[in-house]
Amino acid sequence: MAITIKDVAQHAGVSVGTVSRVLAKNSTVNDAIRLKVEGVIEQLGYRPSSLGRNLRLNRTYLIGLLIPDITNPFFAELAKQVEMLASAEGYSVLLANTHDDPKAEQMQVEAMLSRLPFGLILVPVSDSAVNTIVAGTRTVTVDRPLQGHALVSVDNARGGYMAADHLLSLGHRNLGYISGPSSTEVSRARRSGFISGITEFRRQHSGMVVESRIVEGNFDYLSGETLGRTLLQSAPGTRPTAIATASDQQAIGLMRAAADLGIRVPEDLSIIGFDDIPLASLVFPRLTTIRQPIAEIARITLEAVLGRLSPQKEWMLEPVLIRRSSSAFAPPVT
Amino acid sequence: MAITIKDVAQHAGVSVGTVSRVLAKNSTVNDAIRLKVEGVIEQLGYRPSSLGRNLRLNRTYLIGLLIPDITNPFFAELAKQVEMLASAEGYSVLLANTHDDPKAEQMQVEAMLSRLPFGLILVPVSDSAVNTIVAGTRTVTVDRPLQGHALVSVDNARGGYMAADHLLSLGHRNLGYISGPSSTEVSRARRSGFISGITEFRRQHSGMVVESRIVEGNFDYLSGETLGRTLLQSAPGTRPTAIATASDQQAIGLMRAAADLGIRVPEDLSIIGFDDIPLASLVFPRLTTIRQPIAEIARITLEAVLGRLSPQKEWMLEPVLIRRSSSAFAPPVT
DNA sequence: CTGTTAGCGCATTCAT
DNA sequence: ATGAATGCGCTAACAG
Repeated sequence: MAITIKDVAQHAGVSVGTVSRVLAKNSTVNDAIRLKVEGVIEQLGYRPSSLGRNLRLNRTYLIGLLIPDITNPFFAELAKQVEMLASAEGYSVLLANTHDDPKAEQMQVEAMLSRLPFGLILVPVSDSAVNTIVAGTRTVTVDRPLQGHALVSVDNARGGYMAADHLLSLGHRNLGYISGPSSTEVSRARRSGFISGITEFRRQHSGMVVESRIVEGNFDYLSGETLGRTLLQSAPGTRPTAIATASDQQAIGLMRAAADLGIRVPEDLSIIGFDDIPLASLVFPRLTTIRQPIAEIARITLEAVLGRLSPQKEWMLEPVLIRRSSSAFAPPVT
Repeated sequence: MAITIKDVAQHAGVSVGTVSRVLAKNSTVNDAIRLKVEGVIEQLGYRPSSLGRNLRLNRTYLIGLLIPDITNPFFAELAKQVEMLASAEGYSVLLANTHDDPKAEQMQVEAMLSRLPFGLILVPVSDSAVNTIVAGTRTVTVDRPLQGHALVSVDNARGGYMAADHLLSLGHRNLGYISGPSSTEVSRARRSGFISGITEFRRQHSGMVVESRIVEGNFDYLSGETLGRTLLQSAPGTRPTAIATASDQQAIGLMRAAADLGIRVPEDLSIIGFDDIPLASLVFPRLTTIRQPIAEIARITLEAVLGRLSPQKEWMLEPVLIRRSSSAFAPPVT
């Protein structure tokens, strides 16, 4: 059996109350006794049990982090940032994946809640779903809204708009868009922002013809490759000269498809991604993308979940266009 | 205040003992009463407190997972697999990053231990260090050994050997190797395996000249790019025709460097990585690599940490050569 | 089969 | 300033 506060008290010849007070740094204890107790603690290698303490205080130092998939670089980065901040504050992070499956999400939320985390950071799978279950635990959602809970997110519609604007300003008039799953609000926002960008452009340049074609899949590499192939295999002349994607992973999959088809980037095809994952600046050519301020997202999320922010219901962060080499002026019309 | 077992007992008109027995499925309770109690539990939305239960049983259902960096795709995949298996067994995963820093590792281990996890999965930063601290909690290390604890790992030396063998059998006689940090056993094993491969080849083909140059850095993309540039900028004729790396991330960084220098892969340069992360098959050209059987690693690790495996001290798994497009026959000597 | 009770490790209140 | 006692929510041992 591990050594308890009682053992320490006995060895130090004091009561458990005194030991407890020594542990709580702020309490007032005679210096001689404090030293004695600290000595015994050191000597015995005593480690207060979080079980007893948490039960007594009815509070844990756990933060639940529930995301679709930790192998997604965006969520990995989020997890890393959250964990760094949390551990610096004395909290530990409980990690769970939902695999974008509402049923799994439901089970994972229940499992989390049974651990009585101090707070929950949730990237909800689909809209609605859990909702009621989360009552009683302060929950902050990231990236995707959930009725009745605080949300920290980049302005996805704005990001989509910026992507369209960037491509159009480079002279592209035949655009493709690879969307994420329509079931997610984030996909819908990015896509509708993209469409708004085109609409706005048409309005300002009345009479200007802008073609666009939208396909939809998941956020992963494979979807980017598959859907990219679909877009790129249109009849020559109708093939898009620029494609925006809802994630960098899709964009990298798309680059893969372009390479396989002998389509050069950016000479024949401009590509712009979304997220700015670390890999974006390492692929060839380096990926132009819409950056999410992820460190900022993590910081606000954690502050919110720890209850340190005014109970504002939504934080909407500005995305940033990162120009690299995968986007260029449209090729001359032949 | 949340609702407790006492409330349930009161509403159901039974004792807490009975409610507890209903909760413990295996115990024997009168059917009518059981139904009644279950009804009340449902109605009140009662959720047993893991705090009380854990304190009583002196046991948690937490598995600590301590890795260098969750944004490293290899560890992300490991985390995902471990989490999937753990949650299926009713365990939750505590995640922490060490950032490859011994001091941070020490602190993180202490933080984990203070949560009293049932077991600990650790990818130790450098050799030694923690050691004593982990006493009392069943700990399994992955990838890198730690004195006195079980280890689950791929046969890194064998993998390094396979990489050398693959390149040599393609006719390459001027090899480069991008190593991970010497402070880690895994780096040393892969590198010495690679060297053994060359030595062995020389022995079998007596008189054959094989040049090799080894550089060392971290496991990440950036190191691959930087060190790759170093290797590739040797005087023409002395430049390696094939380079093996200690990680896929390095290999992808290296591809980036090659592209910047106008060196074609695999025509001018063959590349072989290590790990087989998902991205490996998506880069252009698709990356030849030494695969780690990561699902298997995760499975064995979790079984071991749950104490279901005979207390074998070491599990050494076979790596697998995955041939893709980044490696090819050596260019003819000019 | 069910009720009662002790006690897991700790923080805190009440005396002193 | 310190000791003694209480109870957080729960399980298990003991009675009945």
